[in-house]
Amino acid sequence: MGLKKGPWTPEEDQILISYVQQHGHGNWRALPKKAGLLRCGKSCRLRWTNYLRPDVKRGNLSKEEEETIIKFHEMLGNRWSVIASRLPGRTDNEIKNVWNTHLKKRLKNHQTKVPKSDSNSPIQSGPCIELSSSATDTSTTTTTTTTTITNNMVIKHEEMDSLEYFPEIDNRFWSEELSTDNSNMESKFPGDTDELQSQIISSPANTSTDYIYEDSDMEFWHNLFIRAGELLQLPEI
DNA sequence: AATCTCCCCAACCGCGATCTC
DNA sequence: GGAGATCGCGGTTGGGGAGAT
Repeated sequence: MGLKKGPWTPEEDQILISYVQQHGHGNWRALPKKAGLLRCGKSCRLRWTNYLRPDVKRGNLSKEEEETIIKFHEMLGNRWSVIASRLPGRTDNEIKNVWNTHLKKRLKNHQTKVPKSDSNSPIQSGPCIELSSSATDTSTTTTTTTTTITNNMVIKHEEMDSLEYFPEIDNRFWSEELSTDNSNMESKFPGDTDELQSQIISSPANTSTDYIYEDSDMEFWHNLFIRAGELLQLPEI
């Protein structure tokens, strides 16, 4: 009702910046009225989080940032906010736009140019995610993809399709409490050596918080996500 | 120079999740 | 525990710039 839509003017930006700097944003819905803006709270929040926030990084994404997006998108799908949390100064909206306008096309082109090496092999093309180089005993490798992951702990772009490879992610992954009981990791890492299992289970990020997972798939994803973040040297969430 | 087409990205929309009373 | 308010996420849109015709 009488609220303005469309692009923000520099004057509106300045009003919003000044207000948030002085009072914090508090209740977004009440903010525009208090600040004297003819915008809805939602529009103010979006403008602030995606553009005006002082820690928003401007300019093109670096190659490393793009690679990080590709890797996490491979693991997480369109969970833009989660991916953004791994890229300081980048917003979910920006990452979503970059993905839809550049990276998706680039990957599509790349995949059409790089044919799968062996259509009979369970190992097919996909992005490169190196989880660990500490391979140990591979003698127990079987045809199951899970075993292949854990015995080698290396997933290579040219060698596999990780969407077939990983257990299906459960929505509860993002909200459930977890346990320190690592026994169910055994089912995900059959035939693994105790040494390798302990490497994964006792990663630094995993020891800082007590979690309880209801099933092994969720715990698998938790550990994988954290381990990948460590190896990519990304900041903690 | 005018018009058209394509592309990018800021902003909007709808909806589920969470919070507050 | 329920209802309304608010927040935050992901999908989509459309204005405007750049290049092509």
